[in-house]
Amino acid sequence: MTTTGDRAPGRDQPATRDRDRTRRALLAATEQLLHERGTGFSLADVATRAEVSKGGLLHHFPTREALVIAVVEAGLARFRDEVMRHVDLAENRAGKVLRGYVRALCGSSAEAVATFAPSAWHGVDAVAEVAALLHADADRWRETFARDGIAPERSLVVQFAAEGVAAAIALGAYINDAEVDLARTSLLALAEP
Amino acid sequence: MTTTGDRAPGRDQPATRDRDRTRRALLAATEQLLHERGTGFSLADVATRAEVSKGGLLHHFPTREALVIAVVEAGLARFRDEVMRHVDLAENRAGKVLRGYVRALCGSSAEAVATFAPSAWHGVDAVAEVAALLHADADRWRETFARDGIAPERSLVVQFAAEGVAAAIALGAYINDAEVDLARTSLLALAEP
DNA sequence: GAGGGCTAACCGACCGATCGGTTTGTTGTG
DNA sequence: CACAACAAACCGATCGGTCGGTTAGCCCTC
Repeated sequence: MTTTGDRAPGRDQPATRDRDRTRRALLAATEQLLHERGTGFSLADVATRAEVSKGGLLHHFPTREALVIAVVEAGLARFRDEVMRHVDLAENRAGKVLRGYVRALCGSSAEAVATFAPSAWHGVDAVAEVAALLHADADRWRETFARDGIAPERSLVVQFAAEGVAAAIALGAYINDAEVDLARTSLLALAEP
Repeated sequence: MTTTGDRAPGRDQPATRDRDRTRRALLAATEQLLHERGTGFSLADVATRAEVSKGGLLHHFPTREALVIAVVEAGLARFRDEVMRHVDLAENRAGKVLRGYVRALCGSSAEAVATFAPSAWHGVDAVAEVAALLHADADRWRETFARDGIAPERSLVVQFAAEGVAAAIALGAYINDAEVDLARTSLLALAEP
């Protein structure tokens, strides 16, 4: 292997050095391992899964902590987009965003939820800086819900419950499809003004 | 050091070898470290905090995994007792246990919640056997709530929301006292038949 | 009741593995 | 050529776990 002469540009071979592509591969690999093993993953495993050497990984993310932070930031942003995709702008009443939040977390398949729900990450908050990120993100959501006309006692309960459902889905086997549907329905009702 | 002649039996020195006492000290130390650092704690730290040598720790818990399992088992049992302490048997209607569950998680101080809520443990479910324990415990709670006359869609939402609130309390700063009160009140209302 | 023998609690040195991170070298690209 | 994108060897620290040995507590016997 590592023959330098394999100039077969077809298939999924990077063919050329691509900074963004490599970074994305590293982030994706980290996220997978985060789901599988929690914060206990190793840099060597991430590098292997991303088909990069450990040196290459450290070239892009100089520190384990930097890598985790980048993954969490990307995950939170992606989740925010996902929620907004589930907001129905045709609903001309309060609670649109909160209902989108519920739909994003209590709707799709297990893989989709695991992909989008940062709540499913085990123990990432052990890192101080990551905890601050999560805290700031939680504040942003509260403001968003409030601006959408939902009282805090409502949004608090609905948000926490939806996250719990998503975590249960992502962990697998804790909850079945029928139960998810029931929870989704009642949470959507709770998210009405 | 290690002078065999220090026969000063005063103070909190164990004075004699005591299996149960040592085991409890080890479990308590593990639980503290689990809260502070998640699953990343080391056996050496546990031993130090429990004032036992690492050899002594491994004598009682032959494996790191065995130690974690014991802590989780004890925590779940203790939490179950705590919930039952919050059940008001004078309530002659359905939902007594679920309301006790809410009171146990959304009532007391941060320390108390952190002490009793297994949901506050970061990443313990990364160990396969621990995940099974948590799963079995979740099933027990569902049965209990059902036998208490609460439909699954109700208990699911309330249980998840209460756990989310408790986790937020335990993590600190995510939620303030007024919000906890609001959540507690609305969850208690949701836990009525 | 004094002492001998056995068990279990406990200690502390140590081992191989693995970790995060550094350094040095190589290769492709503009 | 210069520089970014890697690779690979390597380093010190630390981890979970093992092992040989020590000692406290208890039972049995005389």
